[in-house]
Amino acid sequence: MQTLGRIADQATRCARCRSLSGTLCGLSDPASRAEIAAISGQRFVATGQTIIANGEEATVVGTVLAGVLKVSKTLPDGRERIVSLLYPGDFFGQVFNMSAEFAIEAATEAEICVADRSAFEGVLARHPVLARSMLQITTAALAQAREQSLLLSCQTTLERVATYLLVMLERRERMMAELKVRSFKATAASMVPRSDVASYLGTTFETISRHIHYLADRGVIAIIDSSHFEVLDRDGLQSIAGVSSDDVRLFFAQRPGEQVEPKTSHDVVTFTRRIAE
Amino acid sequence: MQTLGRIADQATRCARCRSLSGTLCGLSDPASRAEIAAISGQRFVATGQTIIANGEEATVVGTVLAGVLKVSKTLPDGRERIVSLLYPGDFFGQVFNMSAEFAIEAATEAEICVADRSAFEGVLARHPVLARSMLQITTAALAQAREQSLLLSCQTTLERVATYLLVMLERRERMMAELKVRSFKATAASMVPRSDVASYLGTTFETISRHIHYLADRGVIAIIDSSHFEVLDRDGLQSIAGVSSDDVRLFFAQRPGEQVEPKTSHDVVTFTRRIAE
DNA sequence: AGGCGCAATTGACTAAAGTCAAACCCATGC
DNA sequence: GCATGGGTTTGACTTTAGTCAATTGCGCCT
Repeated sequence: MQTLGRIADQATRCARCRSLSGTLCGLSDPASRAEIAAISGQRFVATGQTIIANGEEATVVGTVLAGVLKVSKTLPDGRERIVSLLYPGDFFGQVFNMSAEFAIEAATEAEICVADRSAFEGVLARHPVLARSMLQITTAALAQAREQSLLLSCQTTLERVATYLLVMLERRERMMAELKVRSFKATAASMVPRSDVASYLGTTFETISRHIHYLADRGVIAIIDSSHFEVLDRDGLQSIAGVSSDDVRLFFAQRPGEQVEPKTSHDVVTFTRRIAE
Repeated sequence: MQTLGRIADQATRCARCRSLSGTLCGLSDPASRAEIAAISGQRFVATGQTIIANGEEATVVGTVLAGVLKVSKTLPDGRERIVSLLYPGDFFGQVFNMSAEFAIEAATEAEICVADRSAFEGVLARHPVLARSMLQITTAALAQAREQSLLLSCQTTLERVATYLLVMLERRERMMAELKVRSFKATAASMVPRSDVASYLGTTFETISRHIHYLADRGVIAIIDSSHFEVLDRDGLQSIAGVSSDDVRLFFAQRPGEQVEPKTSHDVVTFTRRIAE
């Protein structure tokens, strides 16, 4: 691990962070941003390196700048289970909650921006707008975690693999759009090894492998290499995933601001009215 | 369903709510509590009644006073999946997030305290301490949702059933402790029907039934009736669950600050009344 | 008391995915 | 060139739990 000078690259780092949509810094006002910058620093972490250990006091919070982090718990029998994967722009760590129930470690080489938790809590207390953004981010993470529960509890492993590929495809497309790149191929890239995908999807790497090859055999995807796939038949993939595109979008919902417009419910309206009287 | 007058029972309602440790009102300061009370009202909801519909605009937030609510999503194929169960003291609804990705409905007869979401957001903006409490509650809910993911992704259905019984046992014990009742029997009560338990545990009601009877055959539990079980061998149940007691405790961790966690269930409300008179 | 209806139980069968094990690919280093 | 080793693929087998279906039990209603 290597810690870069804080002052030197602060401007670049923060500019980069803001360029990622939905980050805490991107959502906050200049005043709190400056305060956050003052207490945070950039770090490079190697694959497998632990950022926050399970069960120990979580002293840091931060944002992923590049690479992938995994939120996991190692079970008594030694198996590790990944409950969430964090990509650039994602916030990590907990505020107002000392002990870390889940470990956070680098699934790939990664670049992160970290701050001392208690210092960050101080900033949070002084800036209500920032607190609001944190609440939005946490609420979105909760919705995503619940979506993950749903995926695990009622989709077959084939459906999970299809969903994962769709999510990876959308991720890349968003990134391309952000970089103003016109991409010709619908490519889904899995940045993490099969074993991590398996752990995240609640299955085994053999099953992942089988299902990916099944999808390739059916002509829905083409395997470029073991971690890159071209989506040949997006509709087919979606129907196999068995989820609406809305649900796929939910996996990105931790970006507050871009939300699906809701319909209005009759009984909820009357419900509110009755209470207001 | 029956709506009570707001002013008349406000004091009683709020006192009761504060008596449940870990509620938003219990965690907040008197000033914000008064403002919340001014915009909120108590409601009785019948089993199966929808409080927030999936995909529609969520206009309300609230706290469970009695009974059980379920946070669920109905899949395109018609199956419903429960991602979370909410017990007395639990907060429900989302702030700063218009559309409800999950429906909230009553799993049993329930009593809730609700407020208009936007009005509540106003209070939240004016009271930083309240915002902090909301953040704590949401963070804890996130940890719980992740724990649920873990349960679904790496435990067998037998282990899940055992875990569920342990959680129900602890819930009842905490409740008993709160009510200063000396209980002699280690009883786990499932307030919701088998089908809801199955949906929550990501399995089918037949499997739940089989595993409960397997545990009874092994002498680990005794079946009192279809929703009440006496835990005869707690250690055995724990080793079958394959989780440490710490992990069971995590299911209650949504109560920041409070170590003791008071989940009053619906049948216990009547029970309390019986004791009081 | 009789009968209706829902929830829960039990059984037989099937499909899905986990396990174990072997083979393979491909990069790296000697 | 060839061996080494991690990640991946493929195969054979086993276990688990889901499905379908029949049955029981229990509360409720007239």
